Amino acid sequence: MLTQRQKMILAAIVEDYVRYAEPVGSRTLSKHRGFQISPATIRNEMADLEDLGYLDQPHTSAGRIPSQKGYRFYVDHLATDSEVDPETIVALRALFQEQMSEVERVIQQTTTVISQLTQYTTLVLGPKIHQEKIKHIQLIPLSHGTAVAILVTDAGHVENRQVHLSEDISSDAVARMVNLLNSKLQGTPLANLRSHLYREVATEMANTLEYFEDAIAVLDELATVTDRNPGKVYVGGAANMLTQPEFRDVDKVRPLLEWLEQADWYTAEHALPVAGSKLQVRIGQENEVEPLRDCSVVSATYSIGGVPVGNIGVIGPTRMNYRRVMHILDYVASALSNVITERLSGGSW
Amino acid sequence: MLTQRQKMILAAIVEDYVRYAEPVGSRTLSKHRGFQISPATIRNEMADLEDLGYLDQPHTSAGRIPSQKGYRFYVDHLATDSEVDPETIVALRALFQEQMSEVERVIQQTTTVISQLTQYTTLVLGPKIHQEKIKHIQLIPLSHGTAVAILVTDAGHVENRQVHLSEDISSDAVARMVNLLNSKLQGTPLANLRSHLYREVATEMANTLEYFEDAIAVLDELATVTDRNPGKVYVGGAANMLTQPEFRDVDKVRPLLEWLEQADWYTAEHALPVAGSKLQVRIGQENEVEPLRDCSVVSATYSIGGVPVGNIGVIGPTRMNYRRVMHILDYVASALSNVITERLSGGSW
DNA sequence: GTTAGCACTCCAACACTTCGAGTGCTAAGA
DNA sequence: TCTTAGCACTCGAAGTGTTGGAGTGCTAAC
Repeated sequence: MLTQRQKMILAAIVEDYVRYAEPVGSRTLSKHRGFQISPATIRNEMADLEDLGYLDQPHTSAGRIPSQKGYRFYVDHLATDSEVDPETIVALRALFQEQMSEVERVIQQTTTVISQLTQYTTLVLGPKIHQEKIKHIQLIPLSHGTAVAILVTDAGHVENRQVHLSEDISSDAVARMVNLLNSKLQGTPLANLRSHLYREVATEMANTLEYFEDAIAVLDELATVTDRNPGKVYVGGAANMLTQPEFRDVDKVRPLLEWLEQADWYTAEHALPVAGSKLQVRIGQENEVEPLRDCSVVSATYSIGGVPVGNIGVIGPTRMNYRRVMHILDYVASALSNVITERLSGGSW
Repeated sequence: MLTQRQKMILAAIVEDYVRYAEPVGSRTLSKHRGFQISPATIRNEMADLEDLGYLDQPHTSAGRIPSQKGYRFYVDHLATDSEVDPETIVALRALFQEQMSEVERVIQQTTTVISQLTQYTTLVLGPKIHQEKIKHIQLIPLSHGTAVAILVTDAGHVENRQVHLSEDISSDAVARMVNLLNSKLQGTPLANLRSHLYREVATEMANTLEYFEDAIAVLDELATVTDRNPGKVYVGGAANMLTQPEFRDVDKVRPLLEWLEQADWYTAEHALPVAGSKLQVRIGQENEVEPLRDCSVVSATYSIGGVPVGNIGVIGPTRMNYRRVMHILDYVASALSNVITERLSGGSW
């Protein structure tokens, strides 16, 4: 166990290093803060902290920087609550007080604002569409043989997909098909669409519905959409990475930016630690995703009516301002949860 | 006017520089190619070309690099057709032979493939929705007072927006409203939605339709969507910029990547030269958009049934392989035009 | 008009030095 | 036993000098 003084020194080193991105020396430390201990004492403590694995030394005659273990300890025990500057609070308040109807736009805005406030990169997993229920299915014929199939969920989410229909299908037949699909499928969670499709609907409809294959094709297309994209992925402030001194080397950032550019829902989900409702932090090598192993990721879960539906992650260098990011993310996650819960329950406008 | 030999030398310098990114010297040039002239002669010619403004010399004892004027001359007069390597052709063929129903996905794929083939950044303006016509309007009530308004165009494009309705509106009233809107507005080009809205529809409906304000609100919301986003913007291979030697310096790329990240339809349109149906090239300072002034942009227009609807632009360093990019873009623009024209006319499947 | 030869230029790379921030260790003091 | 002043030592960053090579421009001969 670390002594009180060791903790204080470790915290000071982390915070100094986060701020100036340069190894922290004993003299700087004793002056910079109002520490009542001499540099020599600090040196002794630093040597001990290094032996314990909390600090690294880039080279003999340099100051110390926090090791991964050091950051971890800091995050777990030392990054106690502190005030975030008032401007930040104001910006966040403003964001969530705007009346934006679409959940999608709220999330988009949130992504942007977090990036601006933190100067890091934000990665947000949109609400998982799986859990939403079918509200309405619609089929709009375009020209011979093609039509747009539209799916609306109870959360107001709209998906659409082009499908092919038999050339000779009449608009009456289309209408009957749509009515039948709606009556059978309304209220079905999207996750179950495919199973319902074959279990109930298909068997029942096979005999009664003309153009049965068309109906199946339509549903199959719609199910495919949600399989492939359980939700949207939002990326904000990717270019912010370029402002970080540790990423001044193009070869260091490139893998990261390439990864961000390619990221789909599944890769993004893999990158953001999900377990639990608390804030999660992955530091450096703790990340499983290769291009993130020089970064840290702080992530939070947001929910609708208490049910977790998506994640917000902030990606920055390991030398990240954990305290600030954690605080902001904590605030945003709960504010976002409230706002979209309210929107979707059709609350007071 | 340049002599034949000067043109040959200029072309050789551009091509060498494009390939190796290093100033080209007289000796290299005379050996590298099968030139039958001595380095000394080449030196003389190079000095002349420099006087004429076609070449620059980074410093006295360095080779020459093309100036902006040099590239311009090359693009206008020397980059005559050449074969692109067979692999590229194969990749492009494959791309356009895949049967992707949605235009959106075809374009998305195109963007990605161009970036991969060129190793530059691709910026595509999706089809301008303005010109499309209203095919269907739908209103799906969600919960008290909210509903999703859905708009389908003849091109199969779907837009949706959440709207507020009077709390006490009945589903019958909604159905009547939707019917009326459809009968009045079907076939209207989106560009005219707003004018139609007030000129014809509003005056006529004011008396006959209950919940008239709701109807107007719905249309207004839908019109807003298309005002703000005349089409989608696709960006591909932004991270490719980081592989270019001229952008190894983080401070050089950052403005560019930031611009790409923020780019909406209007800024993107401003960046891509549109005039004419031919390939357009903007070199370095010819670009009006500030962050692109160290880049070159090659852009082409694609069309539906002969009507230009969008643009494809490739963004790279001024030291760009113009010949290759132009060739690829030429091919892609016409292939894309064909494919989406065919899709939308509901042709043979 | 072309080309060989030559003196000249200038960058890139390397070695060398200096400077300063920082350390670890020792011995004295509380 | 813990703290601290003092000191020798280390090492990188930054500056300076040197060298080598690629490239030029010019001149004179072909």
